[in-house]
Amino acid sequence: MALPSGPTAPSSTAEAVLFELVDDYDRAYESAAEQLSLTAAQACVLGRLHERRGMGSLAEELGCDASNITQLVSRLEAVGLVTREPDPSDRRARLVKRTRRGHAVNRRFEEAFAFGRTAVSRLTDAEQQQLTFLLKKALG
Amino acid sequence: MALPSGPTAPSSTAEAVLFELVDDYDRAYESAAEQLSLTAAQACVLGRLHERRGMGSLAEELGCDASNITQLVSRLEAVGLVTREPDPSDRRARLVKRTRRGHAVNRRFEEAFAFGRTAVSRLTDAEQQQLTFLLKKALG
DNA sequence: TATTGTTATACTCTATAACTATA
DNA sequence: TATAGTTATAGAGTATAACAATA
Repeated sequence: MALPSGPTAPSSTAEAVLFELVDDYDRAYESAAEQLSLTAAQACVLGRLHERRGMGSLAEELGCDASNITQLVSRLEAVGLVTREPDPSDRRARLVKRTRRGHAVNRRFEEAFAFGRTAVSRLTDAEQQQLTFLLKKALG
Repeated sequence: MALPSGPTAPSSTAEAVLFELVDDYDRAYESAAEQLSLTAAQACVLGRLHERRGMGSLAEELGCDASNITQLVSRLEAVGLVTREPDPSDRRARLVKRTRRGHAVNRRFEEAFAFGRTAVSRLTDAEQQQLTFLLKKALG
């Protein structure tokens, strides 16, 4: 199930279109990950490794438990997409970073996950600015 | 991890705001379900039972395997939120429907999941119409 | 023979609790 | 004593394959 789907909403309100957007977005994310033999969670972690960083920092950003990150990073390491190295400044800590293949796979994932790009590209520049404004306001 | 998160996007573009929206939406959905001791998938199934319907129909709508629906419905049945009854017109099939408690819990879920309502309510009527137009266009 | 749904199985995500090593 | 990360474990989502009952 690619969902979280929302409650059954009337078909043409802003709320309903919002739901459709989220649903499509989530499915596209899952699908792009699958094309690269990744799960959504793995693609997500890989995408956050722009620079070398600690496990705790990842857990905090992703809002999940540290033990979860341990497992996800272990899987990514097992398939050669990331490495863990000791943190010279704190011997308890470990720094995760992408391997060369990890970089390549992440790049291909970003290409495959075209949902946001494609959606935005259907709008004119002025419309994109409007949309940004409206969504920011809606998010409070 | 409440995510699917998107690739690291520039901070203020339409694409970035889109990502933020999806992320917030998904987390809010998860959180609302949790308040009712449901998982997101369970809340999702429960929400699709406006009327009595077959397992296969659910699987198709949710885009997942039938065996998955079997398990989810079994859990909901085990906690008394849905029942399965034989389909009089096809003895292979079974019809799922909410119990009274299932209705009540679903109603409380929809109240708890205020994300879409709240977001839309921050916009004027004209802005809501604009947003609907822009999102529909962006979705193609 | 095809279809509806279930069961068995396996993999992944996720959290909690207990643990190790270090600060 | 507190913190970074791991391990063990358990519950849940998900799919595949094999199966039963019915069409």
